Amino acid sequence: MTSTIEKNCFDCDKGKNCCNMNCFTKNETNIFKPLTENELDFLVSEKQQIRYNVKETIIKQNTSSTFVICMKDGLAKVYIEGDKGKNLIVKIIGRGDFISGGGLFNGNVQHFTISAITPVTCCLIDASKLTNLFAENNKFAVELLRNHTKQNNYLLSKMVSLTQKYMPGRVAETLLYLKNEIYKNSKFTVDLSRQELAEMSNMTKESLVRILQQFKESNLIKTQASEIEILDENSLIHISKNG
Amino acid sequence: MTSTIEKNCFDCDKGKNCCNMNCFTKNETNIFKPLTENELDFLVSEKQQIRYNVKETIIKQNTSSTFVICMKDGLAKVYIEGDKGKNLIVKIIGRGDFISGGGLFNGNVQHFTISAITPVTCCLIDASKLTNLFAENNKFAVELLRNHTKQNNYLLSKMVSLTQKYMPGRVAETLLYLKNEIYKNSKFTVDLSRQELAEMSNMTKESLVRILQQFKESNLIKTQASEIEILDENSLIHISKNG
DNA sequence: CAAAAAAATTGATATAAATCAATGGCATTA
DNA sequence: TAATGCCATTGATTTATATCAATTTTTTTG
Repeated sequence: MTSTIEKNCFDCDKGKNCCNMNCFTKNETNIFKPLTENELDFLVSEKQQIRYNVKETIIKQNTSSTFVICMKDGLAKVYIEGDKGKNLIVKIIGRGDFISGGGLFNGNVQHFTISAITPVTCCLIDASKLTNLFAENNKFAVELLRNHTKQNNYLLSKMVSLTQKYMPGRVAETLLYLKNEIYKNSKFTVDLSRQELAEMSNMTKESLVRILQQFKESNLIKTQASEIEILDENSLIHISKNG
Repeated sequence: MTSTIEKNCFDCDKGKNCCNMNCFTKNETNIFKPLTENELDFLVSEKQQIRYNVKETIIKQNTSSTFVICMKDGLAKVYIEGDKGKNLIVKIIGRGDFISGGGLFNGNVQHFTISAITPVTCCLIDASKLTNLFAENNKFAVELLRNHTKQNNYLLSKMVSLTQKYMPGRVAETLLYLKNEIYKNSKFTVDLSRQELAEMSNMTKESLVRILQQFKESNLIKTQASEIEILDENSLIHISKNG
């Protein structure tokens, strides 16, 4: 259950397999795109590449740290630990995603917890390195800002969903999110428990199960333990837009 | 009801009364703080200073525009127009607040509506000007990023409140927000209707009224039409933390 | 592989909050 | 000053969803 620190990993320095120019292919959109090879080398020097096992915590809410995360492999959930032990899963992150725990240039206190839902490989980069690059490459600053703006807009729309839609709409939305953003396939095996799916949809696990059951009875989906197949996407889209 | 465009306003060019060095006093924290006088002059050249009357729209959700807003005077509500005509007021902005409608470096489409709840004076600055400054002054880029990070964290905590707290907790929070962030006084006259207070707290106006009534009966607040006085702040804090 | 633990499912009941409907108060204007 | 209209308030009822409790299924482990 301990994570593996690979400060001097073999395949890392020569760029085959970590956060540098060759780490992501050209067509993968990534926050580091505007950087030159030199700039990227500077950014990732001294970084730590770490492996996390399932359920391990990568960033812990309310603690202090100065690194930002670049996901290389695996999936992790980003969630807020509410007051009464109630969690709210904000989103799932995967390969290529860049994320700061909410403390970026703002006190370094993490505002949410990130933990692995599959084995995760990611790079921890010190946030101070980002600032230095702004002087050399202002497109990078713009890219970071765009990243934040997107995140902002995402949170706004999620906030509206969670507060203004009925449960079936929220579950439909969660299912479509998993299909389109995470697994990119109509049939997928979720790495999340029903409890966690409920935490994404802001309801109890019992309610989530009941709605999945309804969707099954209406032939919108097929489920077999943790395997979910979306049969009637159009109807789900309709329900998510509500209705 | 029409807004006044003051392209060549008298007191604007010589810096007495608009978004330049002398517009905000030193101790007012503002996004433009890291800029030199020259940089600020560049930023605000060609800007438009505009007056809006109560209820006028400053930024309209789903429209396209390339300006960012710097509030000089008055109060405005930032809200999302949901699907079924249901609004969600995200926050109130006032003097010194800097805000982009969610389209900054990201397609220019506005993701929320901003409208005046008191007469508003603000400056509209073209977003493209921001980019140019990043090269000269990377502290400014950091400042913008900090601004976005804060906004992000605010949205996260608001999301948790709206989804995990009971109505009295949400109303208490709204009242404390108005006291601490907007009117900075225990006794204030709200520029918002009960309907709008409800839209801040994610409930119907009827529910909001009932809870205000309860707070009154418990001697936590005193209300007289649109005047609200907070009598027992500690109890409200306790209720907002829930309870 | 059996036993134990954890997670998922189903049903019955309770409740927070919305909706519907009516009344009351205050401000604007004719 | 009476009339009009908007906003605020109060009450009765409905409903979406949580909670509680029991059972079944799946996963883990000795």
